[in-house]
Amino acid sequence: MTETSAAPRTRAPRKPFEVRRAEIVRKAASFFAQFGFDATTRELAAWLGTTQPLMYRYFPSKSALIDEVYQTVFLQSWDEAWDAILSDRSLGMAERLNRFYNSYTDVIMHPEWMRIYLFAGLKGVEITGDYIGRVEKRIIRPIVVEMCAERGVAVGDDIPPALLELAWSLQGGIFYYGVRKFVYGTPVHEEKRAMIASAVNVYVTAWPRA
Amino acid sequence: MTETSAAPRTRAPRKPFEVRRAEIVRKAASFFAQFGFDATTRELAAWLGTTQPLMYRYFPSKSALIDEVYQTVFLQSWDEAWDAILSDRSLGMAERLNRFYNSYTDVIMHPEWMRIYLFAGLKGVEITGDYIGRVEKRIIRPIVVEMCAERGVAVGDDIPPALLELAWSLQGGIFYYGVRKFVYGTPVHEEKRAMIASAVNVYVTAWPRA
DNA sequence: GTTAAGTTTTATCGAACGATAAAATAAGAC
DNA sequence: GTCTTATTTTATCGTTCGATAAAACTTAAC
Repeated sequence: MTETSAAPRTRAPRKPFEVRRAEIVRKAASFFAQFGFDATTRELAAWLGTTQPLMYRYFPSKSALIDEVYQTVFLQSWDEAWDAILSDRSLGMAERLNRFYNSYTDVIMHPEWMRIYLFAGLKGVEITGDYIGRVEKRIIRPIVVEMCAERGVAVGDDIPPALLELAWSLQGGIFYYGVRKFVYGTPVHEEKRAMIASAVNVYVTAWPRA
Repeated sequence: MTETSAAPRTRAPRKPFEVRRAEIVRKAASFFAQFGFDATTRELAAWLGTTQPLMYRYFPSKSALIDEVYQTVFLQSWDEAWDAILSDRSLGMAERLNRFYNSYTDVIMHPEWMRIYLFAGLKGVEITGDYIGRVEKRIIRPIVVEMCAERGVAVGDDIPPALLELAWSLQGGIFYYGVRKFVYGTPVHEEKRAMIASAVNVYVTAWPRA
């Protein structure tokens, strides 16, 4: 990513404000995912095919742009259908978990999403804590509640912590597959779908009877 | 971490070469774990209680120091006893897995280790791939081999990929507990020991019969 | 107490960074 | 075709970064 080679700048095509702005956010997400949030605005401009000061007409600062990237990555990529899948009692839990995790990982298991998630977490960005909170509320807790319902286990308002952690460990086992593949770039031994089926099967098979 | 406030520098106590050098590496590990590897050498010096150019008498460059940090974190914190725990056939696999993961997580589940592991992974540092390779060779594969042995499943040189991924998902489930706690700073619902017992129990209970 | 050797600090360099101002250019209105 | 307005580029500022050189200091040997 050197700026040398006497860049044969061709003027960037003129675009309406909102179009250019959206384009910057979208491409910046992919750029920061690759190079981290400490990559320079000049490198970003080269990536966009524009010049560095152009960015400052659309965002007051680099960190304002980064915040916008977080918003699109974490908030706009949440599928509202997931709640319905998890609580669809016409299907067994194994089937529901398979459907959900296949859909969920289709969204998050890309280098862009995973790397930004970890970059943001390490930077202590507030939104990541919010994201985990939402995962617990809308994925982990529903999974536990529905498992209890299917197995006829009465559960009040306070879900047993051990069952929450067990659901988290299913989530974590699946998530770490993506970390190995997309963050560390190490080979994995199964396709995503098969890995999910296996992990879900173990979870529902061994789920504690009492 | 501002350098202002007219630092009332008291001269750093004089120390032998190797002592100072080791101290820099040790404290730098904790410093970079907190602030990331893009934190400045001036901030590091303040953290050490010394001055910035001092570092360059012990390491030729910032990245040379960082490499040394990687070495200590990833290579020197590997307990050779782990192999023995996993393959001690006088104990059942549940017991072995509990003992191993309690010992293993005692080493890695600290903010310092976990954050450096993720920082390095995102930076594409070579050593992290090596580390995952070693985990697979000396933890994941032995777990699968020993599980097969205990259940009387014949297994040749080529271990079924599905069983490797299943062991990885146990590892990942446990690892992600640490990520939530030490990277994202979100509350967890069980103590480490109980979480491990639970995850191991699910793994050995549901482990495929064929 | 002088000297010699090694450690720490002060001062500073050139490069690269985020950000700003002003000039150049493109596109639609009439 | 000219004018107006918004977009893009060139040029540049002040700061901060990694790194270096030289001065100041500390410690131990004799």
